[in-house]
Formats: sequence, structure tokens, C-alpha cells
Amino acid sequence: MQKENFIDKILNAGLKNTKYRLSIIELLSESKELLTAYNIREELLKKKIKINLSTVYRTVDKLVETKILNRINLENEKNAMYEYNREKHHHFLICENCNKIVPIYSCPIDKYELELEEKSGFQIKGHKIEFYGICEDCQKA
Amino acid sequence: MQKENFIDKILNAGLKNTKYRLSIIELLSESKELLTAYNIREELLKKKIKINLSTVYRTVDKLVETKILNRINLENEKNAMYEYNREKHHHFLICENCNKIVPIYSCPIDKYELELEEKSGFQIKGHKIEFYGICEDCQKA
DNA sequence: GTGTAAATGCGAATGATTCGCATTTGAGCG
DNA sequence: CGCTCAAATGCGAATCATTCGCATTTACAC
Ligand SMILES: [Mn+2]
Ligand SMILES: [Mn+2]
Ligand SMILES: [Zn+2]
Ligand SMILES: [Zn+2]
Repeated sequence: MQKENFIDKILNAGLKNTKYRLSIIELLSESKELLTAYNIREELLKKKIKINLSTVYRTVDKLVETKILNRINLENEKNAMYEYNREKHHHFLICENCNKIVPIYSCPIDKYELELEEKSGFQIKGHKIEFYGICEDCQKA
Repeated sequence: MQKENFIDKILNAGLKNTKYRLSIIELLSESKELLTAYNIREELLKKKIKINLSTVYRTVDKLVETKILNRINLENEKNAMYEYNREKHHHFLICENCNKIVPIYSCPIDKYELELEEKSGFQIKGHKIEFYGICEDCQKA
């Protein structure tokens, strides 16, 4: 059962299993959207789970530290957003008109990073890419 | 003379030529580093130019709008940073240890963006890339 | 020079995130 | 199962970058 799996993740991370941790992980694992701390609070409230906003922040901090969640800071959004870490490297394509956020599961960078390591002397650990444009729906309108 | 050139840019942008605009543009055009609003204020102070922080923000806003400057929001920095717009497409390579920020003037993306347009239906207008790693100096230490 | 909109200074407001501290809770242990 | 203690939580206040309101000053067109 998925829930047991999440509890294992929490415990393996050395964290206590609390209802808030479990419900935030469940929420994000089921969400196709990125959610802000505030959104998370709202969504849990819909499920009759009342949680203090400070606790949301502290909880997602821990879950990001332990790589159960990812924190995403997008150029156009002032609030941090969170997603369940599905362990699949990805980037985002964002509509400048309607702010739709689409994950992209291909990555153009592999070889280039090697070149860059040679040229720069850096040992490269990661990268972040965002693409901006106008989505199909917004082009029509 | 460079200064006349900057005044032209300001006027062509439909802005009034003020000492603050000119000195911020001069400062950033001479800087190899990205500067925050606060940094800009500090640097001008060193040159005996006293400017209110609100004015720094309002000035860089206008200069970004008119594409004389670029605003850069990096993942690890909480404050926005500004650079003179040298009209050369670039990305940044950032040392996770010493926070050194190195601009990279090559771009790995051209073909990939076309593929992405076809696959996604988006009309792509731009992208943002940051690379993270450990710089040569920090690797030694 | 005059007039007027734009620019500036200053202090207050905003808003996301963090912090301090009192209280509660989870998990190991007997 | 009850006990203990660190970790988690709630709540209100603090922080800090950025923005705003408003009174005053300035640039520039006439
Ligand atoms: Mn990638
Ligand atoms: Mn590029
Ligand atoms: Zn759209
Ligand atoms: Zn370094």
C-alpha cells in the first residue's frame, strides 16, 4: 500500500511519522501541479486537516532536505513551490500568458556539461533549466 | 564617449536623464560582478553618490523594462541581482562552495528548443539555465 | 523662465518565510 | 501499557527584500 511506503520514507529519513508529514506527502504525490506552502495548507483544509502555515514550511523544509520532496523556485513565481520527488530528472516549460507549468522529461545537456567541465575547470553537479513561451491554447486565443 | 552613449540609451528609452540613472548604468557597465540593489547603493556611496534604496529599486526596474539592464534571479541568492545588458546571450555557472558566479557565453539549447516546440506545441520565447558545481579553486582546498 | 509629468526621498506597508517559546506528540524502553 | 525526552507543532512576532503613498524636487518641452 502506498501509504506504508510513504511512512517508510519518513522513518528512513530519520523523521517522526506525523499525520502532517504523511498527508503532505500524499497530497503532493497525487498532485499533478506544483503547490506553494499556502496551497498545501488550503488543500489539506479541504480534507479537514487543519495545519499551521509555519508547520507547513517546517515540514516541507524537512522533506526537501531528505529528498522526499523537491522545492522549485521559478523565475515568474515569487513563492517557492513543491512537488513530490519522483526521481525523474526534469525541467519546466512555462506559458508566459496563462502561467501553465509543464514538466519536460527530456534533457538536452549531457554532453555539453562535459565540455563545460573541461573549459571551466568546474566539477559540475547539476543544472536548472526553464523554458518560456506561449502554450498552444494561448496561441489560439 | 561612453557616457554620451549611455545618455542616448536613457533618452531613447523615453526616460529622463538623471544622475542616478547614468551612474547606475556606468557602475554596472564597468562591473564584472552581478550587483544587488543594496550593492549598487553601496558602490555609489563610495563614489560620494548618495541614493535612496527605493530609488535604486525604481531605477533598476525602469532600466530592466527598457532592456538597458538585466535582472538575474539565481536559485541560491535571495536578492535579485543586476547586470549591464551587453546583448550577449549567456548563462551562469555557480560554485556551490564559494558562490562564485561565472557567465558562460555558449548555449547548448538551439536544436533542442525546436524539438520541444514540436513536441509541446508551445511557441518558445526563451530559456534560463544555471549550472551548479565546485570551482577549480574550491576543488583544491 | 514656466508648466507639467516624471523622478526622488522618506517612512510606512507588504508579504513570504523564519523564529522563539510554550505545549503536544511519537517512539523507544522498561 | 505507562514513562521519558527529543522532536514536532501552534501561535504570535520578527525579518527582510521589495513596493507604495505622498510631499518635494527635477528634467525637459515650449
Ligand atoms: Mn537536465
Ligand atoms: Mn541559452
Ligand atoms: Zn498559456
Ligand atoms: Zn568555489
